[in-house]
Amino acid sequence: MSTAEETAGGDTQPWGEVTPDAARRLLLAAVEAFAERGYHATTTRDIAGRAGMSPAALYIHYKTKEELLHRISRIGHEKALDILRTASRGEGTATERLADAVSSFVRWHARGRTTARVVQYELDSLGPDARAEIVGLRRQVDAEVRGIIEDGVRSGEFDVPDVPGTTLAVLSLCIDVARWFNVDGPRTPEEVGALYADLVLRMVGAGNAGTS
Amino acid sequence: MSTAEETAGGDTQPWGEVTPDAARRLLLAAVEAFAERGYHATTTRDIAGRAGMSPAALYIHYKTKEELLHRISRIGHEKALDILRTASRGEGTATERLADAVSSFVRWHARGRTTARVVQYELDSLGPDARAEIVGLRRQVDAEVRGIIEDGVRSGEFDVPDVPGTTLAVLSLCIDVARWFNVDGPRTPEEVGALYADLVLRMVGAGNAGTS
DNA sequence: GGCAAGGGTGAGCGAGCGCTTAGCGTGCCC
DNA sequence: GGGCACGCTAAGCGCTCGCTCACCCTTGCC
Repeated sequence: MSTAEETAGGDTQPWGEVTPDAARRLLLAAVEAFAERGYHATTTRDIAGRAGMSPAALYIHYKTKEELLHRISRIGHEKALDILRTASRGEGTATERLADAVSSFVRWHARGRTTARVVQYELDSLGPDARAEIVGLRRQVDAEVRGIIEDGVRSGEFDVPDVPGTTLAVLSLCIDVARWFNVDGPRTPEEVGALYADLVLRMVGAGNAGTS
Repeated sequence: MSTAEETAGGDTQPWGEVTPDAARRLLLAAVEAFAERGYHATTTRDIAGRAGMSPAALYIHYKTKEELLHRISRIGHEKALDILRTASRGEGTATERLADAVSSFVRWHARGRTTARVVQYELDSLGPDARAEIVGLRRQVDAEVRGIIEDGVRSGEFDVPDVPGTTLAVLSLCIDVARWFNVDGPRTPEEVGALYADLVLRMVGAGNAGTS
């Protein structure tokens, strides 16, 4: 919180770029509601109610309920991609960059569990066009992690027989944090991030898990 | 396919115990629909239509739409628990039993992706009572995997600093297969099972990943 | 052949859905 | 200080939802 330049995943408040204030409040309300009950089970009346507005107000700022989900999904995926890129393109060995990427990616999923849930699990609720756009962003996410692992294999730091499969597993592990993480549970986002970074380094056969 | 006694996860056809034939057809239709669109987005008319019946027929065999989900969820969780128990209580070292448990659990998630999706991701759509019952089954699932890992630590096969956290991660990795696995994709359930068993053995620090 | 029982259907109920429209209050420009 | 663009609301439209009800076939027993 004090250090100005920490690792990726810093928390400039998430939805600052959503410009009309009422639109941001509606978006935030939608994130909460979608995360709690799922997109299809959430009513526009519920979203507007959480934002302290009438149901009709939603349609001044968004054309449909789906546009809300689309906006949330795009902003969330861009943030996720940004976190991974920062870690991936930083300085340090592949081992250090992979640990950094995993721990910050996991912290983001744990801290912003509501947002991450919507981003990771409501993809199928989007229409075909919006879905295609988001799938493109997800491919970039995959490429970023695969890149670090390939670097590590090339430098001899990692021992990975199946790079695409291991990439998939690493991302899968991180993403699933959004499903099970509980804010009132026994672990802080930082602890889970550190644990998972260690587990991932073991998965890629990096030395004897490095740091500790 | 030929051997009568293979590892856990054998495929006696899944819903044999659902006794009136029409009830089974409805249940199967509900699994498909819930997996494709989610519980809340699925209509009773859709379920009945897939089963070749009128909407009213559903209510002869099930009291509500939620009872369908509850039945699917309980049967699915019991099957999952059965798979893990078979692997966990088999003979062999902790390394062998963990690999067996992970590979068969993963195969089940990949092969029966539609069922697994409903089982793993529609838990929150259940009412409080049904949800509590299922959560109890999930705790038994967790205990089964944790037991194998504790055995391995005790015997010196594994090196695991955080047993509950690693248990969580192992299960998380397996469960998330239901989210991303694609039947038309490049990997068979068997290949994913083998890859994941290897990765998990690396996570627990078992020798140099054993088998291969 | 009569007839009870149970699986099935067509029609439809009340409710709640996503979304629209007519109109209201407020603040800014001139 | 008059006009108007803008943000918002109350009311409600057309539709579909989960679920019910009155009734109809088939089957098996006497």
